Amino acid sequence: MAQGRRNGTPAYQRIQGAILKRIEAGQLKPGDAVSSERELARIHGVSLMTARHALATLESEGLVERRRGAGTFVAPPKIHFNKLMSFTEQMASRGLPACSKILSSSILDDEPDIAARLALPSASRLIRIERTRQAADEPFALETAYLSAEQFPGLTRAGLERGSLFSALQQDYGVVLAHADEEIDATAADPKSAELLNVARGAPLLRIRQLIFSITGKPTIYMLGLYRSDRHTLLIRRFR
Amino acid sequence: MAQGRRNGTPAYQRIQGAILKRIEAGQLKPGDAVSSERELARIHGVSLMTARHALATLESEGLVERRRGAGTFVAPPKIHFNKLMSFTEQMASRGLPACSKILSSSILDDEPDIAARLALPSASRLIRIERTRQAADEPFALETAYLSAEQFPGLTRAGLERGSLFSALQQDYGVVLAHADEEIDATAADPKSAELLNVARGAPLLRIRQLIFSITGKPTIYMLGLYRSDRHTLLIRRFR
DNA sequence: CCCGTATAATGCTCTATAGCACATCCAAAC
DNA sequence: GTTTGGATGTGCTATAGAGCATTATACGGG
Repeated sequence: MAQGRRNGTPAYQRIQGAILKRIEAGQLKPGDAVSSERELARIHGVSLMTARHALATLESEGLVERRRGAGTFVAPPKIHFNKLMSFTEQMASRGLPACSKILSSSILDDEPDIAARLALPSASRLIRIERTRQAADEPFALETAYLSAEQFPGLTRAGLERGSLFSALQQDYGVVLAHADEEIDATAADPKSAELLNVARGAPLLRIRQLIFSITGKPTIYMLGLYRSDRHTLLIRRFR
Repeated sequence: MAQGRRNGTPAYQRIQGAILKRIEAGQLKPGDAVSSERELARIHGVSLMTARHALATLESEGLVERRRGAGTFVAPPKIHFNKLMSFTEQMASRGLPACSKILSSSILDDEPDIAARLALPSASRLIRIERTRQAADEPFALETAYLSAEQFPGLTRAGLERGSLFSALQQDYGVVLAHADEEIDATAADPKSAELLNVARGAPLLRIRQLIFSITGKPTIYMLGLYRSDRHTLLIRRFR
């Protein structure tokens, strides 16, 4: 009858909220038993199917595990593989300070290949930002990002000094990034890269070319990254 | 009442099967409308909730899309990114013949590092299979696989000549693979690899070290791959 | 001390029904 | 010609039950 919407949200979502709150508060730890279907139904005054729906969708989201005959248990925290993260976020997740240096930021108008990848007309004006990424004093990566100058007017060095490119796009332009397609291969260090990364010329580097899309499906950033293979490995998880 | 199990399988699964059959037969194409909840309930003689359950779980698997007020539609075929595929499967998905050559297959008993990755005692006997992967006459990859000799007795060259390692494990030993964790970096070709891959010594190669797990969560294969960067790029999709 | 068995608890499948929210389309009004 | 209503169909939330299948546990016998 759906009269269970006391505050506009469906009953099953309220039940999920109550469980999530207990998990976030630390009252429920991974492996702990969550109330059973019948118990939840009684506590929240809903029918069995409703309580069941709350638990079933929580399970499909990977937050709890259900074992027939045994009960429902808080799932161990998932390690997020293959997650699109900014450099700042990556470092933060490892407890390291993000340290990078902007080498140059300029506007180009004759990069038809890159414009094409961003689904822009050939002669579009593009912002190019070159940065080095550092860990323990030594640079280990060289990243060059390309964005539409038209879409992000005034995106300057100043806006990036104080934070990540990702958060600048979101806060200043309301663009939320959703996913990225990456091409990964190996290449040899050219003289300029070798010097910036402090390796020998011809040293093997991991090259990652990524096209980052916003939630609207629009290609937004094209990023070329060169990584010192002795300081960086990419971790990926694949599923069958 | 669960008396719907005419052949042991739940009613909602039979309904799903009927829909999937029509999709596979080409009678239903992406974008086509699937029967509605009420229609399915009537056709299959089940209650609305049961028909609904069939569609809801199909949706969670990404096979159909549901739009309130509009209906249920066959989802466009998903491009499978980050999918664990055997070499044979990868080639097949691009319409190319899989071509590879076994260089050696031997049994080792002193590879403690690799044994450890496979969660085996240090001195465990290991099968090592070295293969080259070819495309258009020229080798572009060198793959070395390690497996437990105890778990896969009799896994010999003969069993691999006629098919992929993945399918041999599944058919002959009942081991189903589920996911893989990969470490990816760049390295320089050593003399032996350079000769086998027909590149210059010191040429940059993409190195992928993957640990492949079975559905039971047991690490089953450790695979070291070296790929010519001029012939191979790895494609990855990441999500936020 | 170990092992089978009974029992209770839990999740799973399913019925039959109700009203709500949203999308689509067609006909009538402007 | 365009807009506005309504009818219809769809998915979504929810109820109040029933029996089945599987698991854990406690208890008794060996």
